[in-house]
Amino acid sequence: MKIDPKSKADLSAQIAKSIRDAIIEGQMNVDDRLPSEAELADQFDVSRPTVREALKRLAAQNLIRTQRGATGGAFVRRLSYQDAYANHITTSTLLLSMNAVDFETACEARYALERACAPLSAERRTPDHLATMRAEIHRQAQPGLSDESFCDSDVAFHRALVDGAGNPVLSYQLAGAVEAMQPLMNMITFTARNREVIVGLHTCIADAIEAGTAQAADQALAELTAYTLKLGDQAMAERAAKSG
Amino acid sequence: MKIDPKSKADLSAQIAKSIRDAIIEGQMNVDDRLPSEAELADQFDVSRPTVREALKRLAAQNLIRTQRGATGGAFVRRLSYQDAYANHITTSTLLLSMNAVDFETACEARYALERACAPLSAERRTPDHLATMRAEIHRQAQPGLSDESFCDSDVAFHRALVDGAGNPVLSYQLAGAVEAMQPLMNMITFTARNREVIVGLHTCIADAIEAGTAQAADQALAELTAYTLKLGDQAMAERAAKSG
DNA sequence: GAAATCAAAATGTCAGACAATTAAACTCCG
DNA sequence: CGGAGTTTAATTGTCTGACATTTTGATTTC
Repeated sequence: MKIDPKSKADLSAQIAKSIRDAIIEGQMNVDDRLPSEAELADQFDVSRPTVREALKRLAAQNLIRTQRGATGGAFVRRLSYQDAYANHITTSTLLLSMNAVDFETACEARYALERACAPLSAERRTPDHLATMRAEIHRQAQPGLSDESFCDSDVAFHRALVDGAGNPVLSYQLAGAVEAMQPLMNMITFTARNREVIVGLHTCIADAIEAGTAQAADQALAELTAYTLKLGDQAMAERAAKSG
Repeated sequence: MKIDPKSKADLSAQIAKSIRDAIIEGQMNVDDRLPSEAELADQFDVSRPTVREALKRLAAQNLIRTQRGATGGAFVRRLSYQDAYANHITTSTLLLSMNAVDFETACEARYALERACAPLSAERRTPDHLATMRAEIHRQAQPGLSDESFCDSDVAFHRALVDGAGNPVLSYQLAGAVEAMQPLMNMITFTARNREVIVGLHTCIADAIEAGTAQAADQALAELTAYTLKLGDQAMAERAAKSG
């Protein structure tokens, strides 16, 4: 592992990249120990603080973990789905909020991806997934539920639907789209009538998933897409009216 | 912004989290300047190196950029799609390689997501997207193309298909699934016969996208899924035979 | 032989210094 | 008065050296 002396980028960034590449390309395996900070400083011919900055960069990406003590050091970390989820959701949320992705685009993406999962979920969902979906529908029908709790439940419902496909890669990809949209969904005020419609469609979806009829699920999801878009438009219009 | 004196986590991690939260919750906006390292050190009552480690963590997540000089400092960065893509792809690739996601799961996820895009792409693709797809098909048919180049072209083709949907959120989500699978695809040896079939299906897809017939595209993608799975199985079997 | 102690290795943190970079303020001359 | 060059100040980037803390393993002692 060497760094380019001509590059004018930060040394810590170069060192981090060098180590990161070594990990990604499989030169280092999970739980392998990196050389100590002092040794790395020697190897790269920099000071220990610089090495430390590089290691903190890697730690921020969940690529390594550090451990103090005699047998301590920095170890290559097994990237967990949980870490990756969290990271993905944070990034997706920031992307949506910072780049002003409009509601329509986010909504379209979310439901397009969900519809991709539905047929698989109809085929493979476990009773657990189904029970979660039913429980969330029941929760959504409770009167007096706050808009925020309703959104939370909505996320949980759709998450169960996606997880039902039994494909962790799909679940991972979808988590970003579904959860990142929550802040946008939170801007919508759900009237009793709105909730009734949504609960109805959720019930249709759950029924279809239970019966294994993919096409019915797809149909209900399409309707839900259209309805959500309509609600979003209304919310945006109200916002514009207030601020204008 | 304050940190918990009782927490036994690294100070730099706590400080990074504190600043990150401030950014995510909108207390700081794009291009806002953070206090200087010296000021942050004062505020959090730590030394400058510790603050620097915290800032490097944030820089690793593309949340800030730093600039030297008189009017320099750390600034909240607008997260670009490009950065997010790169990050997403790295994470997805690591997840697949570290967690031993099997070929079948990755493949299923990829094509499920692509099929979600196809109808939108059939409706909205620009001539540019179509031209890219045709060009990549042409490249794939060249004799003497290396397996790696064939895979690259495959990625480019599918990327054009996805981008044709004109939804950056979808493109972002899909980039992870499509590109992260490349290392797995690279393990497959593509015979001339294999390539012929794939080019044929790609042509079907491009034709369908051009004609705006979503169902035909979906059909071709389904066939491509099955065929890719078959090739993957063969490659795995060969591997097992060799190593066993 | 077991418990207590000590030494060693590693990360975590600090203080102070200097280098490099950049923009603004200032000076000087035409 | 104006512009070009110079100085200055602010800020990040890096280094050196030190000490604190944590953990393990060896050593000592009873």
